[in-house]
Amino acid sequence: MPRKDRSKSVATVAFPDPAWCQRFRRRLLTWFRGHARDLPWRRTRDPYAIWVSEIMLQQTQVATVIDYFQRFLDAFPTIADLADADQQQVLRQWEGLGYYRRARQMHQAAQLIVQQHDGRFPEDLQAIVALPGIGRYTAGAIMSIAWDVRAPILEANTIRLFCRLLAYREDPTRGEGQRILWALADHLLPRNHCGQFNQALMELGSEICSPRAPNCQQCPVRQLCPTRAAGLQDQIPIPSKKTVYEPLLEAALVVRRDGLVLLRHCGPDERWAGMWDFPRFTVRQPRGKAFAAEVVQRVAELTGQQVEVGEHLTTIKHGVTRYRITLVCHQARWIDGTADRDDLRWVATHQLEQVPLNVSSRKISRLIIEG
DNA sequence: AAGTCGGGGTG
DNA sequence: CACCCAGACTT
Repeated sequence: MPRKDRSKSVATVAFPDPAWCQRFRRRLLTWFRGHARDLPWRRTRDPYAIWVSEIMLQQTQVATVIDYFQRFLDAFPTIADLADADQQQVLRQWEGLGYYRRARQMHQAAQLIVQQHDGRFPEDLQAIVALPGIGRYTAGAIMSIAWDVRAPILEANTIRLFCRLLAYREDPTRGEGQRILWALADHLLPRNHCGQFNQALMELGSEICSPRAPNCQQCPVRQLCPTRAAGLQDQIPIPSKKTVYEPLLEAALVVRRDGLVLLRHCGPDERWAGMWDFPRFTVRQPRGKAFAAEVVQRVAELTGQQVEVGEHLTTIKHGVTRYRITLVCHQARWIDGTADRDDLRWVATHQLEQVPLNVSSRKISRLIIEG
């Protein structure tokens, strides 16, 4: 149990004393040497590669990122390559990852680094945080992992881990909780091996101190954990408030003609800006004749074109983005020829990979082929 | 402080 | 289906 040490505490929460911290660091680092997963971004100290991995890993799970990381570095091996690339090329490497603003901001940041830092990733904290898409966590991660700078981090895994190490029963996502946990991150961080230590914290949170049913038997710091001692693993951390979403029903049309598929370019102020999407709109009915009639009318309103709507085929996603969206994909055949709009384009099926889509190419090709 | 981005994985 | 994920940014 952490003893009270008021001089090193924030607000009313007692931080662990020096002896506790020493044991914690030693056990964590020893455990990490034997249990660290072999992840691609752990095989390099190149700040650019680590930067790429950290941006991709923002709100995205490790298993999802691995393939994207390799392909992205193959496509853009250096900061200069990324800066020189066309934005559509960058988005194409990102398609299916989500949070596409990350890709646009990293592209922009690469150009800033070329212009302002001679193409070398800046080593100064102020300069790093000034780059678009890099906040306090990402800056700390890059600096500690690439150069072993003593910079703390706080993210999903370590928030949960720290809540349990402090038996913290307030909402850790609120301002007070964030202030306390950032202070703890700094309090625990040793002078040396900061990159290993920060990664070990995340690894422990991810692999052992999981949200539900943490594997305390395998935990290297189980004797140091007040939450385990009290048996409160399923109550700490408490769930944070969640946004309530409006239900919204959208239809996406797979409109085909002579081996071509109709796509629409999303404008700068709408969802999936800069990406290509199937013609899509909100509907009231999820299926049936009423749905078909509604689709025909909506297409006519939006494009001035007439389509025939067949039977519904596939549900490609349920529950996306800021609204709850039930997405129903229908087959249609264009009657009046190519639309007279520059945001609509017929694309050959085998050329789909040349434009960035808002879902992964794998899912699209499956949809087209099966359709 | 709350809302926005968002596809994919997990139980 | 509900919940979660190596967060940052805008309002």
